[in-house]
Amino acid sequence: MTEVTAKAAKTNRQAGRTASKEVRRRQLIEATIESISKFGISGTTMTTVTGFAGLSMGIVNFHFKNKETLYEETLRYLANEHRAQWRKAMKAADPTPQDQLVAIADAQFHPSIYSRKKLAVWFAFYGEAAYRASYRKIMSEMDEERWLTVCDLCRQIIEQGKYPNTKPGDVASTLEGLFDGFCLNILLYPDGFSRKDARSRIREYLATCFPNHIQHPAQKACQG
Amino acid sequence: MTEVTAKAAKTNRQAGRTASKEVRRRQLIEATIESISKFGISGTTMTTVTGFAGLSMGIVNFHFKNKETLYEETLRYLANEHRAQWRKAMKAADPTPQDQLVAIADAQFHPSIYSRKKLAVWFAFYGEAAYRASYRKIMSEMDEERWLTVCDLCRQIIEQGKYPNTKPGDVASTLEGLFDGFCLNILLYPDGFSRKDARSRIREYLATCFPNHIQHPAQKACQG
Amino acid sequence: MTEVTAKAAKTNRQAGRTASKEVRRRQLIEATIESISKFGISGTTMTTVTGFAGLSMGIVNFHFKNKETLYEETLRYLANEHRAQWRKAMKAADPTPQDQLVAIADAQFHPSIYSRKKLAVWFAFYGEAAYRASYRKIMSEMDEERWLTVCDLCRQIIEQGKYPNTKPGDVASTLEGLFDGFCLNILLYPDGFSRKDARSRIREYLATCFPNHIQHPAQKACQG
Amino acid sequence: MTEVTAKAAKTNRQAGRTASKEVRRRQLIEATIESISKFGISGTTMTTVTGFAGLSMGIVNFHFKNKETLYEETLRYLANEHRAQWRKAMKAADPTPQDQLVAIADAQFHPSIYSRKKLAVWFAFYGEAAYRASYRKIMSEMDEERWLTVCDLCRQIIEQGKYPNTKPGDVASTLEGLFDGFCLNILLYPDGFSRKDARSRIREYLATCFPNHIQHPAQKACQG
DNA sequence: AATGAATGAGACTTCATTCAT
DNA sequence: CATGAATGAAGTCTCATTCAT
Repeated sequence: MTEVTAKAAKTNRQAGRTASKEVRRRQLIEATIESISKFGISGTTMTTVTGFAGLSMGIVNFHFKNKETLYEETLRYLANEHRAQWRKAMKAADPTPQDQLVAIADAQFHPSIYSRKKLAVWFAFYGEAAYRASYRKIMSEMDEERWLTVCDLCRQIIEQGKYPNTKPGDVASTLEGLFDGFCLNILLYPDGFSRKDARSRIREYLATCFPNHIQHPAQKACQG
Repeated sequence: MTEVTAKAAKTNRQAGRTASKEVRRRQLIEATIESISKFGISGTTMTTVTGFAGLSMGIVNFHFKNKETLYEETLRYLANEHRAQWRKAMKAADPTPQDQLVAIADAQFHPSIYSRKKLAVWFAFYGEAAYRASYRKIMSEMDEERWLTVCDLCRQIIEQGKYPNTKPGDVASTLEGLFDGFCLNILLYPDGFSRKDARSRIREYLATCFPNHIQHPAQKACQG
Repeated sequence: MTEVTAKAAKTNRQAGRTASKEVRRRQLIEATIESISKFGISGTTMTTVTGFAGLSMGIVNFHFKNKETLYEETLRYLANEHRAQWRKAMKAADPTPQDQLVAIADAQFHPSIYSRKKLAVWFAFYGEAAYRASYRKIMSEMDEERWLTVCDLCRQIIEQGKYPNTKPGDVASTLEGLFDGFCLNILLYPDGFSRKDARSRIREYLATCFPNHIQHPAQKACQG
Repeated sequence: MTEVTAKAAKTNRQAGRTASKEVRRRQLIEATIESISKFGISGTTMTTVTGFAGLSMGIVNFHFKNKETLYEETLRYLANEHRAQWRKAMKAADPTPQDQLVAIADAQFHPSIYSRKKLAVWFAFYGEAAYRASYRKIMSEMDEERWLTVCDLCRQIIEQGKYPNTKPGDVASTLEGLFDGFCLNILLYPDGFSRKDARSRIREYLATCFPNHIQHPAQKACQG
């Protein structure tokens, strides 16, 4: 830690004493992410967090009520960042439901929000979520919005095409499962399962569900 | 905890001083599962564990080198139990690859191994796995065996039927993702996503992949 | 201990929160000496040490890596103090080798460094030294320097006088033995063997070795 | 310890269940010496002791009131062994006071009682003696008897020869100091100071005190 | 605002002693 | 007599939080 702290200090100290309240909070939240990804929740202390932030121990209790609050804010920060990412991707895509659906799916594995570092933090929080309602609440808000959006896009596709046996909610649920499940596999087996694999498997799944709208990635490659 | 301890004591004390070494170890491992599911890893202490076991504090270090070892043995216990479950289900099923595949998939959500209690423990361990190689090793041994088995069954189905564009490894990876992802959803949203939902979604997925071999659950219901 | 703590607290608390790091370390080292002399090494705990220092339990691990390090620093503190004492005595004495030799010998039993309290601590450390290399290293550095100094003084005396059969190293070794052995006797039999006895016996030994340079204490007394 | 235990077990287990009470006590005392010499007093536990003895944990409390008593008996055992050794050496020597004095002095460093192993144990006990009266009592009984014997022999030599300025008690005290001090040096600096050195230095001292009775070791070597 | 020494509760672990077998 | 699992007090060490500066 000492070396890490020293390095971080040099980088962050420039913020100096004049940093605004909001900047400090963000600085501490990012240091928390850094620390949890390196040492896990059980190895993260006020010292490791402030070490990464290049600040002194006592400062956390000035900007956050306590450690628990810092964690909740960190989770909220990650959730907001995640939501912003797929919303942005959706807006940037063609306005057809199939393109927007693929855009959302791809966004789940965008490096800027799902680096291995952040994945570790997400699963650290999932590990605590079972018995911490405040975490579940933050997660569910994010998940629900995405589920509803995906549901709506599926509904549009189903209405357009001829998929009488396909229910929007079922596809959306399977997609949710794949998003989370693939993240875990990326985290656990970085050499065996990659972000690219995840995207391909999901595109395949969507192509099988909606063959008239979404191309199978292999065939697409052949044509391209 | 005191109340918990008192209750557990009454139940477990009968084991008395005569329990064999193996029985004690198992008793402590099951108490660890109990404790992690209730308080999480960060809230689990030697006191909560021995409290659930109805034994005295010092006993853990007599049967396990230290807390870390107790955790590893607990994870191994869960992994073995899980493996035994799907192997048993596979053997009990018809010897066709499609039936065995469905049996394995269903077994992933069998209540005896994936109660909400145990799910919480699994994700507690996933949360620490990112920076603890010993956990990853135990998990990967289990996962790899399942993946290879699923791969082989998919290969058999593909050879029999006419699925020229389907690769066994891709289906197996998607299934792995669904197994884990649905577990997380069951854990986080017990009221929104059930074990039954998970099984249905997976059966649907398999029916879409191998329409000549595996029936869509909805159609099946219509027929039945 | 509680009474001890209470008393010490009143005395030491004045240091308050403002004491410098170096002052705190010294305060803790002196409390360690106090505690070892009273309760021995096996009876000394973080609680007894901080009790004597009038500080709270957690502070030791803030200023020292761990208990073992605190002990090493304590031994080093004693060794430095001891070395400073005989060096000072040597400088204060007449610059003849015989006077310097006697000054060093007398300094070994100077009350400020070899109080019964400190003797107890020294022998506590000797007791552990057999299987703790770090202690032996600290002790040997101190002993070797003294041995070399004594050797050199003996050599000068031997060259001046006519002691053809006397080797400097032999006298120095015997003196080392007497220094340590008399200390043990003072420690074990405070009523039977005193600091004054030790000095007399050593002066006698030196007088027998170097009769032309150093007077026998009894004769000296007669003349005086 | 496990290896040690295993080895010791093979050797000692032959004593079996039929060993007499006295044999068991001795077996445990010797295991205590073994353990203290290897791990020090602070590293010696009931487990290490019974491990070296090849017996089970619970047995110590059957043969000794508690650990403290075991230690006292161990010290007494060493003291008796030591006393027996120099008494035997004295009886075996020529009946002249000078030969008996030399015999006693040599016996102090006899390998059978002052192996490095036992020295470590002696100093472990010295380290605790300062605040444990029961240890001091056992030690003082042994020391006093030796001091009185040495005193008496010195008195005889002084009466025979012409050493008007030499007092028996002074020589005896110096010898006591040398015995203990050299032991410490052998313990701390096994490569720098040997048993042979100790004997030579003491013989030199005696030769300087009683030149008409005891020969200087160097001169003796020349003649021989 | 910020610092970081200090606090003290509580975690893990050790180990002398007990006791059912 | 002997065993060794079990107990639980006590030890070392950690760390969230406080507070004088």
